[in-house]
Amino acid sequence: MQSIFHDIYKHPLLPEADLQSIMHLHKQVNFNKGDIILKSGCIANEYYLLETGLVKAFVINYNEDEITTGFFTDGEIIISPPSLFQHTPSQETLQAVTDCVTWKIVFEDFQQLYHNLPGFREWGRVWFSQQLFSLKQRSLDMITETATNRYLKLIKEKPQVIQNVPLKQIATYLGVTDTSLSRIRKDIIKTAG
Amino acid sequence: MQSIFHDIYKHPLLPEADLQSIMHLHKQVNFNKGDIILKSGCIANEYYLLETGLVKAFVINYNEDEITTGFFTDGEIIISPPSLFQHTPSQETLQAVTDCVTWKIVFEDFQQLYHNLPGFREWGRVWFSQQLFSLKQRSLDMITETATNRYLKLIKEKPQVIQNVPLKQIATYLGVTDTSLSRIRKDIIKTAG
DNA sequence: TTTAATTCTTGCCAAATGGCAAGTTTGCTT
DNA sequence: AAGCAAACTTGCCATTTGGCAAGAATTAAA
Repeated sequence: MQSIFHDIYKHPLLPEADLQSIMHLHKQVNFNKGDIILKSGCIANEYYLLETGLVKAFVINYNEDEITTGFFTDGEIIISPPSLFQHTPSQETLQAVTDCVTWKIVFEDFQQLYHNLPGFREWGRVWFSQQLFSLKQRSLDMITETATNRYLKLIKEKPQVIQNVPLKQIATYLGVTDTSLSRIRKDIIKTAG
Repeated sequence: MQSIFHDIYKHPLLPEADLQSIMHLHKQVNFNKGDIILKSGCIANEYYLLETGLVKAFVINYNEDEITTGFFTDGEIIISPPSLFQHTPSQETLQAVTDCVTWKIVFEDFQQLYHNLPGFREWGRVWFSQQLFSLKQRSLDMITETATNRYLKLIKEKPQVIQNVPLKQIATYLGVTDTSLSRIRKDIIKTAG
């Protein structure tokens, strides 16, 4: 059986028996398009494995504008690590872009696993490292890649985003205006086919 | 006694006794200005607490240009988490900008602490969360803040950098050319003083 | 101290992006 | 199906940033 749990909690030191314990602490939770999963200012007490659907993260700047800060696609964990692990108000809001099927685990249960299963905390550390790598890569891309390349990369890595998220919100994620992104899109079509 | 260890390994669940164990697994290592601490392509097997000094991280792009990806200042941990925790070749090179006094701990010893001291792994998780927060903030700044503001922020947060790092390397970190940063600097002087 | 190399500044012009507003398309609601 | 609102495109022009190259300033070396 290949499940979302096997996909996400994948680590050489996590035996199948442990995986069963882990699975049993997750409860299915479904979200509808537009639902707020974590509100800015609130303190997270859980995270969610995203089985199907698309979720966005955003912040509101001083000018009341919404700035998209990330996307979660299926097979990823919907979470605000600083809020959950430092018990601080979340900076970001997490919102379902489409209907979502997720599996929720609360902090207390996570904590049990973390301290009781060595393989689980090994997995956790790898997960954190991967997150850091991705974020570092994103910062680097903001510096070294053109807006066009960043858009192409997003298409490649998360095509669901282009299908489901308004251009304006994609634009803030890429760091350009919606006007520019519209032109970028046009140029790509002209160039590539 | 207020030491670098107390500063860095600060967590409510880390008693003084544990801190002593932790301290004993660190060995002092000094670097000279220009020394390579971790070379791109190599796999890290340790990290370093930076007591005094300044370290930079950089990558080389397709065009042989050096792109600065980060700075480590005193009280921070010099590390490439993906390389150390996933045993993969480092993307970044870490290099001493000034002479440095550091305290080194190797992976094997870290591993002992991580699995034997619950407070230590609690600390580790918080550390990771903070790193993620900082990096997320940096990505956001790249989008929402002007180059001028990013420069002012760097002055405020890590003034040592401005004193010790060539303008060109600061420029790649901020995502502008050295020409532009030079002009930004001029405007700041004109405006503020 | 003199030379040489690096670092930094500046002028000129090109290229990229932004801001605004009008117009078009799309999709939803009644 | 008609009307409406949201999403997207496009033209015009201003602003920002980049690229190049020359020159000034600083630093290090001989």
